[in-house]
Amino acid sequence: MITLKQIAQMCGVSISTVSNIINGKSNVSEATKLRVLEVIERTGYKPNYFAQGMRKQKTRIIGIIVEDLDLFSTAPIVGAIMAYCENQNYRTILINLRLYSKWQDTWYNDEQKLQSVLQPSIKELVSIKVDGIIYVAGHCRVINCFPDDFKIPAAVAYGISKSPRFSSIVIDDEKGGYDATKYLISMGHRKIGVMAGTPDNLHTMKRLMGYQKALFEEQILFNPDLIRYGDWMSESGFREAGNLIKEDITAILCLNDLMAAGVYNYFYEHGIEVGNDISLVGYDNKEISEYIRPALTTNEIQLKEIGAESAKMIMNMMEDDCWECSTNNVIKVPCRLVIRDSVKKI
Amino acid sequence: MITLKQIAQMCGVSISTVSNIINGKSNVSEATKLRVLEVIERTGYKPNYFAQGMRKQKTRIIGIIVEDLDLFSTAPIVGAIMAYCENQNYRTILINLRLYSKWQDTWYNDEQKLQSVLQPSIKELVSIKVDGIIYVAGHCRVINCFPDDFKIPAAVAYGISKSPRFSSIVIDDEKGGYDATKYLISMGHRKIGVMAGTPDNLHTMKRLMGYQKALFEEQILFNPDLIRYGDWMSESGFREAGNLIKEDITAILCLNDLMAAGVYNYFYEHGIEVGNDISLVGYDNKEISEYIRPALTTNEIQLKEIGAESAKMIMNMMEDDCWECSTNNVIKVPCRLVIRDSVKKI
DNA sequence: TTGTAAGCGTTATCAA
DNA sequence: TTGATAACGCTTACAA
Repeated sequence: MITLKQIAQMCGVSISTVSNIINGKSNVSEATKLRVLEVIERTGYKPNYFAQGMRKQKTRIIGIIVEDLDLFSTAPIVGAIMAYCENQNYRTILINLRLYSKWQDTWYNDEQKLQSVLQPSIKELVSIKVDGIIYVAGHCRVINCFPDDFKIPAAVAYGISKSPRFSSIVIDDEKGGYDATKYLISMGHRKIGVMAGTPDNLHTMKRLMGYQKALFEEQILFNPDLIRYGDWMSESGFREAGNLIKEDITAILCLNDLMAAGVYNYFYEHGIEVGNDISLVGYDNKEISEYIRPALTTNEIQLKEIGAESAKMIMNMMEDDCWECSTNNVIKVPCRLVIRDSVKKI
Repeated sequence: MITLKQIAQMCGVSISTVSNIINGKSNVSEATKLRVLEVIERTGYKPNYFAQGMRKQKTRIIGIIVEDLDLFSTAPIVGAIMAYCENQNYRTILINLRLYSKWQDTWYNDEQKLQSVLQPSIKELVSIKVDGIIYVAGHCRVINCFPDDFKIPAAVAYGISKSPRFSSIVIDDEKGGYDATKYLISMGHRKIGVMAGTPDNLHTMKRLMGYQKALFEEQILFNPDLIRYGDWMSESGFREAGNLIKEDITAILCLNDLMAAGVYNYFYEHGIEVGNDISLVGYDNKEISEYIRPALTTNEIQLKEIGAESAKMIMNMMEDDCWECSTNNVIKVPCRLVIRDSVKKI
């Protein structure tokens, strides 16, 4: 490992001169500058990261904590954060909590499990002296990530910070539910069932609010019998499809693509033709929505937008000397309805 | 930021005593140990990362360089590497080259583009003094990652290192092609077409070799007319399905699931029933293979295995003082045939 | 059992 | 324009 000192010796100058050259200070003669630069180039010298980080107060590093990298939503968000940071000449450090790998779904209501891995990770990022932290949740909910007196700019992507001092970047589920329902109504549907996710889930609740708002605007009475709850997995869609169809509906709003696929399977087995006998809209725009038949009209979650927005947010906080005084805000990234072949105009 | 010095002052002892306690040295009295530990706990002290890294020679950090985090294969591999490292009490640093985000497919044959981002990343990891580096490729090919005289233990996951000094962990494509073909033959098929990927691709070539080997073992003559080449995207499967079916085959081995989905679409539009009129096997076991109808029999790529194996490999190298003398090896992780409903026994 | 002091590779301050 | 030196927070050899 070549060091500043060695460069200085090779050039016959002092280490501070070399340091000044590297850091673009103007108090160096052109001649020595050229000479030193040549040696640096030739030796492939790179400043030692730890020494630099120790001496400077700012590291130009953004810490990213993800609940689980394997979740379908995480990698695109992280990719977008990294793209933004790279662009702004910031480095990133990724910490993968691996919540799902470790505990599957059992950590979900267990605040202690989460904190037991989250706190050491935050401490670690603090000890690295990162300039900002972005927490990337696996699904939307209120999360106690950062204490109220946390000193580092931070934000929560795809989740909502419990502490009001930190910003949250989420998808606009209410608008998503609203848009999808409006679309179905515009296609002539008035009796619209909902294949919902778990009842206490924020995605479920918000999307249902949007559904209800759209119905209200069109003077359609909300009927709770048309709502069925599942667990986001395709099996639950399959299971509830039969109950749903009994209600004399012409369309179903599925709150994710996987359950929509389950509904497809039920209808397929019962000789009901999706896109003809019944219309379906999904949510997520996962790859399967493009390949099941008929291709599923669905609401795309703009994960890259969420990542980019959260990175932008954290950069703003870091530039703002008074970020601690400003109020939190929840940024809502809209979803995008992708029209395919699963909805029939009636 | 609380420091060792402050802890020492609060306890009325010297910093070396505190340091010794933290690092589990035995030359400290129980009384002071308890007292100091209490203060450390109360203050939430964490050693400064940079200072520690600078002082010690080993950092217990593994660097992970990925070609693009957004590729479907990358996150599971990385997740498994991180799991293994966490288990061994190693940290990881992830560098995302974002090759696809930046250049889509144009970097593929452009060594210069790759090196222009790879070299600075490697330099960075060297300057961080990581103990080992794992390069995670986006698809299998020979890659010039690390120079022959590279001093740090390194390995290539999902790709093959050009330098013979570093190990490579890849999937066993030949066996995968062989197994799938054997399975089709066991189901009574003897005229088996292949929907291949790009011709010069290692995955394509190896899987075809396996296909050929299986045919040979069953005394079936290899017929090049039964091989069609695509570009891994579903459109190319759709395009070539018509040509393939003309050849009077009873089954098609698709070299990935996306092209299989394209083939499905063609047959669907032409009233040919997959799983009955024609049998299909895919490759990858992507989520879609479970949801297209009939569910696709396919070869699962064990990405987590690849990640775990590469982490294990690098740990072995790090423990081996003589890793530089040992010869390289290519570890082949087998694929796993997932039987579903797309193959009919005839 | 505890403390002193050197040193890791930088950057910043100040003097030459 | 250049260089000596202190400091960042830690570990470790050695002294007390």
